Amino acid sequence: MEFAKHGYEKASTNRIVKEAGIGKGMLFYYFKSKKELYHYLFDYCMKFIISEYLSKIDENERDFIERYKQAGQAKLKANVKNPGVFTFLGSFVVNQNIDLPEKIEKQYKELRTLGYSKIYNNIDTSLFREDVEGEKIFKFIRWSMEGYEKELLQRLQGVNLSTFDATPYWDEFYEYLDDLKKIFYK
Amino acid sequence: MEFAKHGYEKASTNRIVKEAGIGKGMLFYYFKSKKELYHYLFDYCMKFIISEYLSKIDENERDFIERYKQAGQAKLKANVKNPGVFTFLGSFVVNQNIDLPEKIEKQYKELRTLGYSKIYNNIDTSLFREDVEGEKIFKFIRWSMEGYEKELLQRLQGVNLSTFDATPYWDEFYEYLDDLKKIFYK
Amino acid sequence: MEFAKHGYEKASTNRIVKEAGIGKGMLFYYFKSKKELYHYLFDYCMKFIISEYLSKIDENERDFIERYKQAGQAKLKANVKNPGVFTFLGSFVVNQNIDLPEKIEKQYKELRTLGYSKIYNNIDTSLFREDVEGEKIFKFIRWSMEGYEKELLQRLQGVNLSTFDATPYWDEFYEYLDDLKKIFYK
Amino acid sequence: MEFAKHGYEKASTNRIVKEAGIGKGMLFYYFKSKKELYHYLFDYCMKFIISEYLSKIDENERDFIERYKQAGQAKLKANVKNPGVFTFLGSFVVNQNIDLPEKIEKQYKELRTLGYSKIYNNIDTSLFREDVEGEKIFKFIRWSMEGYEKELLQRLQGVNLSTFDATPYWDEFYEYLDDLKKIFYK
DNA sequence: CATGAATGAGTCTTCATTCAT
DNA sequence: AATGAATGAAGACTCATTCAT
Repeated sequence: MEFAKHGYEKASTNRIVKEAGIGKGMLFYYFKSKKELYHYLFDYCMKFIISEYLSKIDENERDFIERYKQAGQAKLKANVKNPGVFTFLGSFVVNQNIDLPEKIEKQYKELRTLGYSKIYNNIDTSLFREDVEGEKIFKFIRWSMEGYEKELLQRLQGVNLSTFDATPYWDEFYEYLDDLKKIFYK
Repeated sequence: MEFAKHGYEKASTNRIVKEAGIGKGMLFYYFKSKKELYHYLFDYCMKFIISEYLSKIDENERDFIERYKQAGQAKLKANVKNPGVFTFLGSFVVNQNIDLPEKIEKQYKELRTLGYSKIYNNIDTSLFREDVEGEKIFKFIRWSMEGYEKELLQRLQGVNLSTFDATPYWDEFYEYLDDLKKIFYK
Repeated sequence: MEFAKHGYEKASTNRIVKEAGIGKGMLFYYFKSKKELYHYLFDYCMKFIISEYLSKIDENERDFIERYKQAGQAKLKANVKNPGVFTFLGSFVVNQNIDLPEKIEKQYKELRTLGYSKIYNNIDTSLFREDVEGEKIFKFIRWSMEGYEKELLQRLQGVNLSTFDATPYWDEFYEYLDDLKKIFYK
Repeated sequence: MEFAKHGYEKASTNRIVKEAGIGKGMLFYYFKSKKELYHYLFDYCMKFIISEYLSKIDENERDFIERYKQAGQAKLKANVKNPGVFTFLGSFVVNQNIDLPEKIEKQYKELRTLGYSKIYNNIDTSLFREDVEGEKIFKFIRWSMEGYEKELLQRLQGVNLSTFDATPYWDEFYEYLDDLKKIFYK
């Protein structure tokens, strides 16, 4: 998608319109401005992430790492279903200069809160080792998994995901999870 | 600085020039093009990072976390001395579409290599716990520290660094390091 | 027209646009660059000259001066129909630094060749006096006519051609032609 | 010289200054503006042409073609002594948009008048054939010689004039003059 | 006299946005 | 609803001219 690829500023309405196969006027008939289109997409992506990713995470799973495993699987499925959504929302962190309207800004914060709660709520911290503060163990695990995720994305850059056997990557992922258990659990 | 804030494309020479308090022509008198200015800054930042950050890291310290502690301290000092340098180079990861000339591209790769070796070379892995692969322990520690660093930056956003008592933050940092030792060392 | 008046470099898109009564963007909507506009005009003028001038010259007329007479009449009509075309193409000789694309460069050479052949092909040189080389007589006649043409243009500078009785000028032209016959023919 | 090569508009003071080996300020110390430099050069060239070219033409020579022969020789010598002068003044015809100050404009007209008189004054028209108006014969001869000159210049383009044997070209020139005599004289 | 860093109006070009059709 | 021609503000860049040194 144009915004994710080029960022907000460099995304050209011309290219957007051509890619979408519609006339230029149509874009502004529906959206009134480039910014509004951006807002619309932002909104759409947030809704998609909630329905296709966050709501799939089972809060009854009280084991933190198992929960993260679920989350990873759900994320991947969502990404396959609509690639670009995560990239788009991720690119927002960079294009911070864009001023979202109050409403969407609020939704975004709610999304982040929801994401956090989906990951952290109702976790059985009694599984964690006791010589380190639980709060910190949360963070270490999260940072480790985020680090792994980022590294993986870099390794996969340029790979055609449609003709691609993900199994070995999942195996690796599970290995990392096991190690994390070994390290941070009792 | 303009580039770090807005990325390459949106950085406007008009704004740069106004912020720098110079006439419009001057920029092009010295740099001939916006791209050349970018390259110059890139080069400058790399040199700054080598001399003010990487070269301060003592490779004789064989304890990985102690080394990282050193690195953290050096990084902070460099950042106070010239804030924006790390932000600028960091922003490059995002603006990847900019084509650096061969020479600078090469220097950048060397910088990354140097950074890695400064952190990983001559580490005494015998200190690590043995039930997890050493390579992974490296990664977990690194991801954790990077995660902490990023979180800290977000917390400090908008704080005036010149009139600012960093001591409590250092204490917190050291606490994290102690925990990491507890977790990943024998 | 702007290019003919000011040459390529000084022709300002601002002026072009204002004179044409269109918005600034429109120029680049159609032509993408100033150079492309120049090429387009160049191409257009060449085609115009071929269809409105050169193709009107009857190569079956074997009398050199009669042929030139025809050419002069055709040229004038073309000039009235679209003044500026000859001026524009003429100005190119001066603005030689402009790099035409291969294709147009080739067409231009073909135009010159065609022009020459339209004037010189199938001429009955047996009409020429014999004490001077035929090749030179060609040249003398051509230079004379070109000189006359140029002088005439200078005399007519600033005259409104639409409300203008050309008859006396034609008479003068024919007189010159008669003299040339007297001089260069047997 | 810069102006002759690039025309007035494209002649860059930077290039002028570099070529002249002086600092940029010096140009404006002496001339106050680019235009004034142009005017100075214009004036200088006119004076040069008068002293090195026109004043060499002997008005006592009453044979028109012989006079032109003299003129040609003088022109060449002047051109060798200071190449570029004729080119510069010639280029003015093209850059007509430059507004010369009254004074220089007047001088230029005087120069043209002087040139004409040097060529046409005190000519023995009784040498001309009588079946064509003398005035026209003047013109035909002039146009022919101008045409020849221009053609020659084109043929010599890019030739290094310092290591160059002009003799054959003079021979050719004289041949043309002989033919002109044959044609236009009794 | 001499320099060249500094200026800012002007140049070509792009692009979000509007509007007649 | 739908199109794409038209607009003009803004962007990168140039260059004659000025001025502190």
